[in-house]
Amino acid sequence: MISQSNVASLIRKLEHCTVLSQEEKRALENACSSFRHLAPRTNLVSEGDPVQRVSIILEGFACRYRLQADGRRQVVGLLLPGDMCDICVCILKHMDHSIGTLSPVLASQISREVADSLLDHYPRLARAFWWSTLVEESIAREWVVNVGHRTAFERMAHLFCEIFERLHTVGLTRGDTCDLPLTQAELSDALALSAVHVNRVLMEMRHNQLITLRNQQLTLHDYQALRNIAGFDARYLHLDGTHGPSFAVAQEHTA
Amino acid sequence: MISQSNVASLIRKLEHCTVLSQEEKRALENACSSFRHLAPRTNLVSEGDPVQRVSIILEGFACRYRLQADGRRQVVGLLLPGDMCDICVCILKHMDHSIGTLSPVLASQISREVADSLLDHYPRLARAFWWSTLVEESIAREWVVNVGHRTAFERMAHLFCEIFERLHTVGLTRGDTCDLPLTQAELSDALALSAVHVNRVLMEMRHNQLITLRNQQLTLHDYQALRNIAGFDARYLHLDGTHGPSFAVAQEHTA
DNA sequence: CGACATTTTGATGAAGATCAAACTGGGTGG
DNA sequence: CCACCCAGTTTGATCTTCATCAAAATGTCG
Repeated sequence: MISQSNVASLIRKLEHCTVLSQEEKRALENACSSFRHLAPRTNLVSEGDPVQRVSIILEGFACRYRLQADGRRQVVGLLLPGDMCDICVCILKHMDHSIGTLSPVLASQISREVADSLLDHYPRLARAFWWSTLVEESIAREWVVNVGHRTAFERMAHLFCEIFERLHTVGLTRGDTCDLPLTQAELSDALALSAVHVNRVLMEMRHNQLITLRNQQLTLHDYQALRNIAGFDARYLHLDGTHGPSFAVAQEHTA
Repeated sequence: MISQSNVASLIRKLEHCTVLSQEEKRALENACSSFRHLAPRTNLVSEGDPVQRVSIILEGFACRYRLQADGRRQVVGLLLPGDMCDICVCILKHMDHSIGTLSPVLASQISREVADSLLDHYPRLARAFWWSTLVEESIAREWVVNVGHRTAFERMAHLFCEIFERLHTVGLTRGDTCDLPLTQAELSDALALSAVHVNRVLMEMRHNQLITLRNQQLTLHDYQALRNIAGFDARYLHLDGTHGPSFAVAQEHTA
């Protein structure tokens, strides 16, 4: 049996779309009762696979990525606790990208049948799931902007803001710090930069007292400054409904 | 009254997901009976707007874009005939990007109520609509790869392949040529390049006898070569079901 | 024709890639 | 417990791609 806390991030995230009843939450917990542990750097799904089930990240970091002909890879999105992997299952015939873990990951596995019945019985859940795919789409677009129009420094600042904000949403930040279990090479795949350059930018950020990144812990010493540099506008994350995290954090800092 | 041909691209596109009955097609045509003409470079929707209706592009080119603080804009997706603008309507509270026309556009307008009833009465249509949003998401991810990991030349080749392929899908290519009503400046917004550099790459492509682009007509003289250069793999467009256009075009060329 | 947008060309500069090598630290096996 | 190894990080030097600035050429439309 899985403890309630593991599904907590998922519920917490979905409630940014709509409030869920006790019954809906229980249904979610039941659906997530089957799960598996994955080592870092293993594939959850591979490009081209016909997909059979929905996975939900309960703990750890994963990413969506596409491999290039030359062997380089582009990470096209991060998956954090509470994020769903392949809702497309029901509709698309094959995966257009791979999903791999970055850190150790705990992921629930929902079979297609269970997923279908969940959506049929709880329209509000269906709506919340759809909402989460739309948010992901919005994030993908923001990544186009990020990679296309921002300097390395801005780009990295933006990624850090996004990660922090998203983790804050599901209650996984402590003060101004959060997990960041990525190597610099992995960061470079996500930012479309060389690993060497990622290193240099990191050094500069540290030198400017903007962040510390050590033992896979990222702390943002001046979130406001970072957001200004990045041109980070959290609206693309569509967290309108409830307590805006960036606001809350901004407050913490002024306090 | 609008002629059937205007909705043809939409139907043709959706049928890449699932076959539609006569009744479903008629319902679509009815829903699209209200429409408007838009001049080039006018906004269909603006970032931040609360959206009230779904629009469908029947003729012409439009794009999704985000404006940067410095005034530059990043086009984050193209909208071609048959594409829908704001299905997110029902779920998200505001638009996270703007939609603007590039050429003169004919767009249908479907009110929220009509859209809702359409989705309620015709589950297969609902499924096809969802499919089309997932394809858009896949395209957005491909754009991240494009802007992140490809050289200017490859990037432009890739965009041309995508446009040609998508237009082919809805029957809007003639042999190896199609419309491309974008200025070089607009291309540069989509490719995250400077307008000057777009010009130089275009010149080079012409010099290599790969394309002609004149009077807003693009013709691909060697589609296969272009695809190789771009590393273009049409699978991300999810056109599996039916007649694969790239295949058909490849055939034309060998003939 | 004349105003204006767009395309084309040239010259220079900057951001970041690439190559190479040294350094760090944790883990393993002898 | 030490020597070693390996993955990851850091630093330096050089080279490429593309941005930027500026100006000329071309085209379009009233």
